[in-house]
Formats: sequence, structure tokens, C-alpha cells
Amino acid sequence: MSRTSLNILYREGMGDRRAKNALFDGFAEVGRALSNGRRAELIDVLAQGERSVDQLAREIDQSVANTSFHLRQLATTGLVVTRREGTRIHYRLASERVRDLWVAMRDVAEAHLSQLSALADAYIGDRSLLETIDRDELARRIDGGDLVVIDVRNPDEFGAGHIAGARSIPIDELAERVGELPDDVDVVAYCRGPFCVYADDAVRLLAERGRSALRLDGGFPEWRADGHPIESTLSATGG
Amino acid sequence: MSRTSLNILYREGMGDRRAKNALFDGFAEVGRALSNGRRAELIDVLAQGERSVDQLAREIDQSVANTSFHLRQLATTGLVVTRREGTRIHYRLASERVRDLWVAMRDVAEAHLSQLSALADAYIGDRSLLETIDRDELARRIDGGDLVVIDVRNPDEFGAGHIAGARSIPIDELAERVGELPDDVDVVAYCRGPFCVYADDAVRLLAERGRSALRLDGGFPEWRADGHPIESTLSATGG
DNA sequence: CTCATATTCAAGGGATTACTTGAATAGTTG
DNA sequence: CAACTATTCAAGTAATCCCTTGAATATGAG
Repeated sequence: MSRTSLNILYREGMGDRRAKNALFDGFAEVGRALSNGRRAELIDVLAQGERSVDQLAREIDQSVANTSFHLRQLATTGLVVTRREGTRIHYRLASERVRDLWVAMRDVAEAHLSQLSALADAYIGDRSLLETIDRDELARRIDGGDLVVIDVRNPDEFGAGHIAGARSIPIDELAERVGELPDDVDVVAYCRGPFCVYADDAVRLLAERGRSALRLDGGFPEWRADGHPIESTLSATGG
Repeated sequence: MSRTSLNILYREGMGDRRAKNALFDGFAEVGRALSNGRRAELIDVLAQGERSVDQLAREIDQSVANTSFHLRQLATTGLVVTRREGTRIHYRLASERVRDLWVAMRDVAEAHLSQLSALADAYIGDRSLLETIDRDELARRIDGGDLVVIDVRNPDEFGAGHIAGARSIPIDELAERVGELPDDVDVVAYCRGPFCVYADDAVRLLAERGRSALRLDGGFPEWRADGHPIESTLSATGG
């Protein structure tokens, strides 16, 4: 028999099994990187934009050492890359593909993990009482000028990219800055996405002060993915 | 201060952390399910279609008990679902979304995991000597009639769906069935996808017998994803 | 140089994971 | 009913993982 036939026999037998295992273990590395809640959270934050280690540590409420440890694992799997700036090291997602992967994972979890909706409700609270506006409708009404859009994320998230025409009012400044908003128009608040509660909090706060406030369905990443107009103010101050 | 403000303070403090952790641990469950090479392999096989436990055990070269154990984990995470038929239990992916997730994971691994290309080469071997045809070109030439397309996967994979006009010759029958092929046209072989070696083996075997053989770039899932014409022969015999 | 800041590394305890072996369950067939 | 097959469950061991603590490295400031 020919070399090729031997090759096939070889593949059918145990011989190639080691190589195949190694290959699929390689794929599984990516799954392992995302198999920890804190790392998933890091990816979620980094999907908004670049962050330094201590920013990330504060976002996910973990020690800097532990955060660094998890970031290192994400980096060795190639999901994130770093950039040095003085004494700080900034992490960001390695590519758009990683963002896609994260979205795919979130989708699957939402669709198939039965406990997840309960967990989401526990974290997000009851969203049914909040008025909502979907992205296409906002895109249409945003030109009319009868509403104001506020971005309640961090200023650096706003700077890295935001809905065209939005103004930046971080959620923890909103209470004292309500007065800045014109009081004869609807206010639309948005933040990071469906699992971020900043916009919910903003709408509740505004509603309690008698304002007509709506929550955008989805956050900035979803808006961008839909192809709606965006702006970024890298050097200028946003707002 | 209002209830809402308290709510915000609550969220900013440690209170909501537990809920947030639980939510992201939920997302991470999906990653954990894919964090094992054998489970990744199961998902890869199931992306081709439904299988029983012992079929899967043979495919991944593991004991039935261990295969069942891994399948159970995939099932509790909701990635696969089961269907009983007599004494057999058939597993399949829970939805298209799971397939998308698997593709996204493979893409990220290919793009960012530096060791992966070496692992893939070790398993797949040197593909550079094999003539290749891409999917769009095959779609054009398939009408001309100057080539024959063979599906070298298992008969049941062929039955579940194949390239329109292809004939089924499983890789382990190819050597004895070469005579069935008209000898004045090119032969195009395809299988499960870029990490499947059946088509490679087929092309090598045919080339050694003096046939003009080409390997399709990508496999059946990629062909289908591109929207090219497919057929399935669920009750009829393929061929 | 010293001091301060930001990040990473190393060691350790407690919990979890992968795979094996052997027994239990749930169907089908006679 | 008993015999048989396909699948799942349970126990056990070696390896790995998460997070903490405390020390080490690297850059910038004075």
C-alpha cells in the first residue's frame, strides 16, 4: 500500500490523536480564558475601550494583584494586548474578533442558560417600569431636536466614542447636574449595554425629579454595531 | 436623599457586587463549558449534525462514560440538547447561535493564539503541496460539468446536508472506489472544515493514483454559511 | 542617588476539574 | 418476566485554579 494509505491508517489509529488533542486543547484555551467571571467582566469592560490595570481593578472590585493575574491569563491567550505609557500599562482587546466572541458568548448565555435571566434580573432590577426607546427610533428623533441624549458612562469611555450629539454626564454627577438639562424636552440616557445599570439609574433619578426620561435599548457598542452616527473626542473635552 | 440615590450608592458600594459577580459567573459558565479540549471537539463534531453518545465517544476517542460526562456538562450549560430514539440518546447543538459561538472561538484562537498554528500544522500536516479551490470558484465551475465533487465525510453527515451535486464517498472507502470516478475530469474533495483532514487525505490518495484532485477551501459548514446551494437526503440514499 | 507609584511575580491553602473504574438506570427484545 | 444494550451516576486520585499576602521589578520625580 502507498504512503498515503498508511497515512490514513495512521490517522484512524491512535497516532494522530495526540496532535488532534493538542489542537483542540488549543481552541479550549480561549474558552478557559473566558471561564472565570472576573475575566469575563474584564473583557466586558475592555469592550468599551482601553483601561489601565488599576482602573480595571476598581471596575471589577478586585485587588490589583488579582486583576493583574487575570489580565496576564487573558494576555497569554492573546485576547488582550498591552501598551505602556509611563508607569501605567494599558490593556485593550486584541481585535474586533474578540469583541464578536464576547457578544456571541453573551448571546448564547442569554438564550440557553436558564438561570441567567434570573441572575440578570437580580442584578439589573425591574426594568419594566422604565420607559425605553429603541435605537432606530432614537436615530430618527435625534435630528428633530426635541430630545437630549446623555451618556452616563465614565468621561474616558465617552471620549473614546459616543453617540453623535450626546453630552457626557457621568452617572455619579447626574444628581447635581440635572439643572444643566433643558427642561422642556425628553432625556434619553444610555450607557454600556444591556447588562449595564447606569442608564437605568439615570432614568429612575430623572423620573423622580419629574423629568420625562427614557432608557436607550442597548448601549454604545450596540449603537455603533447598528451603523448609527458616532463621534469621538480624543483630545477635546467631551460635553 | 431619594430612594434612587440610595440605590445608586448601593450599587456603587459592595452591595450589588454579589449580584454582578453572579451574573458574570453565569456568562463564564459558557466559557467553562468550552474550556476543555474534549468538549470543544464534541461541539465541533456536533456542528456537523446530530450524534449518539457512542458515536461521539468513538469520534473523540474517549470512553463512553467520559464522553457522557462531558456531554452532560454541555447540556447543563444549555449548549446541547438531547432527543431519545429507542435506547439511544442523540445530542445536537442547541441552536445556530452555538455554532456561531464555536466559529467565533475558533477564529479568535487562530488569530491570537500564537501556538495554535504550530499545533494545527502538527495535526494537519503540510497542506501547501495540495492543490486548492476556493468556494466561489467551485460554485462557478460546478455548473460547467468539468469536475466531480466528492464528500468524504461519514454517510450520515452527507445525509444531513451536502454540497448540491456532490456524491458521497467516505474517506475509508475511497481507495477501493476510485474506479467509480470519471477519469477525464478534476475531482474536488471536501469534508468538515479547515481543521478536518479527510479531504487532505483524499487529495493525496487521488494524486498518487494520477488523478487531478483538488481540496476545497473550508468544508460544508463554510459552504453553507456562504449561501451556496446545498441538498440533503434524509430518507433517500446519497450518492 | 532615593522615594513614590504602577504592575508583576511567587508561594500557599482551599476548592474544583478531568478521567478512570465499577455500579445503577432506562429502554428494547425474546 | 429475564437478558441485553445504551447511557448515566458515584467514588477516588492527581492535577489545576482562584484569590490572598508579601516581595520584586520598572518607570518617573526630585
